[in-house]
Amino acid sequence: MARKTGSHSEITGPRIRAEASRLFARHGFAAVSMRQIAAAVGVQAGALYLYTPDKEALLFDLLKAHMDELLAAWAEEPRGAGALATLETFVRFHIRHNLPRAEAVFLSYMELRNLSPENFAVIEALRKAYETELETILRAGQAEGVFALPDTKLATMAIIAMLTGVNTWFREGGRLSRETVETIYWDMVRKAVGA
Amino acid sequence: MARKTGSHSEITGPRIRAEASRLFARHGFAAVSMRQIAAAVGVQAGALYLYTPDKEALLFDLLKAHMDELLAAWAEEPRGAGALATLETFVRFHIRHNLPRAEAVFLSYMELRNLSPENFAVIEALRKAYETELETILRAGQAEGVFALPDTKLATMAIIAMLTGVNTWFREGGRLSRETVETIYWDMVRKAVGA
DNA sequence: TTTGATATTGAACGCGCGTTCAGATATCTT
DNA sequence: AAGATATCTGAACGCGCGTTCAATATCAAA
Repeated sequence: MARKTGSHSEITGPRIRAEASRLFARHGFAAVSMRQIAAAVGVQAGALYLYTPDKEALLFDLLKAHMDELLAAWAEEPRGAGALATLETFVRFHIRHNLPRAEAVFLSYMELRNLSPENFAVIEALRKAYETELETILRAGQAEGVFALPDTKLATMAIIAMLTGVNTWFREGGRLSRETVETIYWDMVRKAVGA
Repeated sequence: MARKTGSHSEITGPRIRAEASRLFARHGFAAVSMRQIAAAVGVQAGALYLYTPDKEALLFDLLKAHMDELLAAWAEEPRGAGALATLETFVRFHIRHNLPRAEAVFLSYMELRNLSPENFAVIEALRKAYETELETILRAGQAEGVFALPDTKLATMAIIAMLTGVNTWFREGGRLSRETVETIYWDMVRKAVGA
């Protein structure tokens, strides 16, 4: 049974993660102090240690949750038949999933170096798993004969870099809607893979 | 005339910048102390202030020098006639120029947030100028009718993100040579722009 | 109303930070 | 050899860091 004596923890815990994410993304992990996070939440610094063993674990939890959510969402994404349709699904999914999660995406490849080797390995494995999802699609397309790629591995990296790059310039309410951006990027990707 | 009394500054100055670049790239600006940089150079922390007014100026100088060097090198790059040939020149130039400068490239888009607003604006303007170089090529290609792009601005961002991404995975002595990578990326870019 | 777990405060710990500067040292000019 | 200038040391400054912990406040259950 969920005991709830004297408990604000269901509020404070998520708020700590939210403020930490916001501050880490804005100023960088090393430049943000536990006292700053606590102040943003509205508690004293000591209270944070009810929710995280230390500062690094706070970062790790954010990155881990982001990667788990990404892989879970992709696993549940309905996809069409054939490599071409699946690639379109991937391209649109990547942009649609990542755009509203700018902070977490930013953290996930800017702050990896602040993790311990063990924690780094965990996140890196998840990232690799996601890359493999795309690589598998590309290989399938090669086998089907619908893609013409000089190098599948490089194409994987190129496409992911290109898609993730959207996060660096896209602004809600700007010239283009998210869906239009999806379509334009899909057009470029489709041509690049030679389909 | 360059006076040289009691001078090691021609050695120490560059070494400070080199060690700072290396450490900033590896651990992040905020995570590296002036004492660490000094120790790597082999001097006391106080000596650094003979060469930089403060820590941020050290970072700014690295980024500024990198961007100046990039733009100067591109300005001097011999290029073929027509948008298609010029685009190929750009793609190959970007990869060739940036691969041996991994530290500086990394810093130039990871540590911008550690600059003061004024210094940030300077670097951002230089980056923008570089992007405009590519955008101009793409517009010329559109006018010539050799490119078919749904959106020139997005294509600019997409291509730069894709090319810069090479730095994240390329390792000297790996499976592919730098020149092979250039060719593979050029193939994908060429197809993506619809040429 | 008491009990007892949960949640939080507020002060303290040792430590390393960026930066300054008086003094020492090294090198060049005369 | 002497003087001038450039370079560097080493100690110090106030400050904020991550983390700990006894004391206190809060609240559900009994």
